Amino acid sequence: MNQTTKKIRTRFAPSPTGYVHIGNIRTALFGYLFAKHNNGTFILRIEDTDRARLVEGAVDNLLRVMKTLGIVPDEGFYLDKNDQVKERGELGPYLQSERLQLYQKHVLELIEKGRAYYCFCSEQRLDELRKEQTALKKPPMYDRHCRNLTKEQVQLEMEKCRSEGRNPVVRQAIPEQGQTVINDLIYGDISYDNSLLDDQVLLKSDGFPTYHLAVVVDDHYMEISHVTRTEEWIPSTPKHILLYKAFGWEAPKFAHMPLLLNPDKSKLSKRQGDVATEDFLKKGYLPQALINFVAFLGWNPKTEQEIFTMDELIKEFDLINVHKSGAIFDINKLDWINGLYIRNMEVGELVKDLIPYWRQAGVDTEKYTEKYLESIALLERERLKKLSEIGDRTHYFFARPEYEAALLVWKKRKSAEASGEGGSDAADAKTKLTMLAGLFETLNETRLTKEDLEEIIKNFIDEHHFDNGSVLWPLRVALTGLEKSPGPFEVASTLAIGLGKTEIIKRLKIAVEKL
RNA sequence: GCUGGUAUCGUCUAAUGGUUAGGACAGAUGGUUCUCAUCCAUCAAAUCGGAGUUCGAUUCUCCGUACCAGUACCA
Repeated sequence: MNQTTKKIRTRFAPSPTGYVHIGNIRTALFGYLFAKHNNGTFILRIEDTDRARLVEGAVDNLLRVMKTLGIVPDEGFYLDKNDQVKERGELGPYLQSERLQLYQKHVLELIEKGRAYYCFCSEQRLDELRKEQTALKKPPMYDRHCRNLTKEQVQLEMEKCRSEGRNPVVRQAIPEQGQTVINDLIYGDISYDNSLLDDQVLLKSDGFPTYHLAVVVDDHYMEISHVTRTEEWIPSTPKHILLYKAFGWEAPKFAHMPLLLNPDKSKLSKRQGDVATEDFLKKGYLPQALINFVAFLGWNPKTEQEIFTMDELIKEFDLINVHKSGAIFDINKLDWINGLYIRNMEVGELVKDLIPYWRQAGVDTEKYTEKYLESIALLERERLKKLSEIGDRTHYFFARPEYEAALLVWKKRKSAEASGEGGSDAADAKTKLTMLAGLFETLNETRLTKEDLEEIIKNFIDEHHFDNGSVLWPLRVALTGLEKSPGPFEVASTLAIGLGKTEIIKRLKIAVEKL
């Protein structure tokens, strides 16, 4: 019966001003999920109308991040197999700076219809006006000084303006009376008195449109069915609706989404922590974990399931379940989800992802076998919250640690404990390590497997009626240089992984010497 | 200031005109363990305030309050 319903088309329309804000990714994701859920089209349009804020390489970076995260546009810009920026779709160009004539044409149309007008006011006048108004505690608004100029006056001002080397701007002529209502899919009906709306600049003096004009023209011609964007745009939506009316176009549906917030509940910003998506990726947050986490900020499937693949999200996502109130970006929960995803990774895959981080930590991964790296990864897998932690956690497998300071700290602490409640002191540790070194000397290199070592050490402890801790702790410190948690794990595994008999004995001897 | 929006554990959230207001993260405790982590179990933790409607309100209405956003030739 719903054959006539229009195809769902959503867009993500960022400005190429540098890094990719994680809030933008959430916005993009919701638009993407909504489109995909409805077999619709997701479009990427670049809004580069602010020449002053353009950043070289921003589009490239954006597309790379999106591709990594699996948010791939059907139309507009995307990255091809070779990571080259490409554009596709029938309704382009999808770069606003290439659509200037279209905007200018439409501005002229509005002027003709009396829904827009030239404004010749200087920035100084505007500044002073604003100052006066705020001093009087009035809402700062353009006073419509140029709104009712006659044709002749416009002509005159135009000449004057040009002779000074300036260009006028074009402002939207907001109706003086009436109300404009937004029927928002998430927030419901919101109405604004037209008298409170500012005569917004539509075309800047540099000939570029402002967001307000460009977004309306583009969304119309790109046949956007649902405008998905954040809450901060609600106040300008009535102006957009008025523009649609002025053009005689049908407005799309609006779905505003709640903001992502700092811990202090202000709009999520760089000042208060990480917001750049590429930084999260660099730190070793997995794309799918990031997506999963961000999907739950402002949306909920209303079941108790919390872990979703992208496909599952597409299946479950609905604008109806999007909230109205902002969500604080809680890094703790991200860490948990990321850890969970890491734990669920297959080792080979994990090693592949880990290699860049090992390299970053100065490990020449080429020198080691896949198997060696895998056994190390396996040992730390359930402890990792971020991939970037791997270097610090496993450095002693690749080089003998500089751990003399650690040994001393440990020695001091042990002595203190010993004087307290009869624990074993450093001298005791020294004895045991010496014994162990002797024991390892007798071992056949081929017996250095985890299982065998576990048995050997266990037998050693039982034979001498030692405490586990009084043997295993010194052993761990001696081998890894990690004198307390957070740190090592099964000592036997550490030994077995491949330090080799010679290196093990060497480290034990160093420890004995220093204790 | 003006306009608009929002309000459930510290955080993300579920539910309901009658419930012990549920789950997850974080926190605490216990178990497992040579430490950490994992895993399991347990505990603690919330309906912003006031009126009204109602037999009954956290839920509906109104009024407050707090917070947030917008208020550019930025998006």
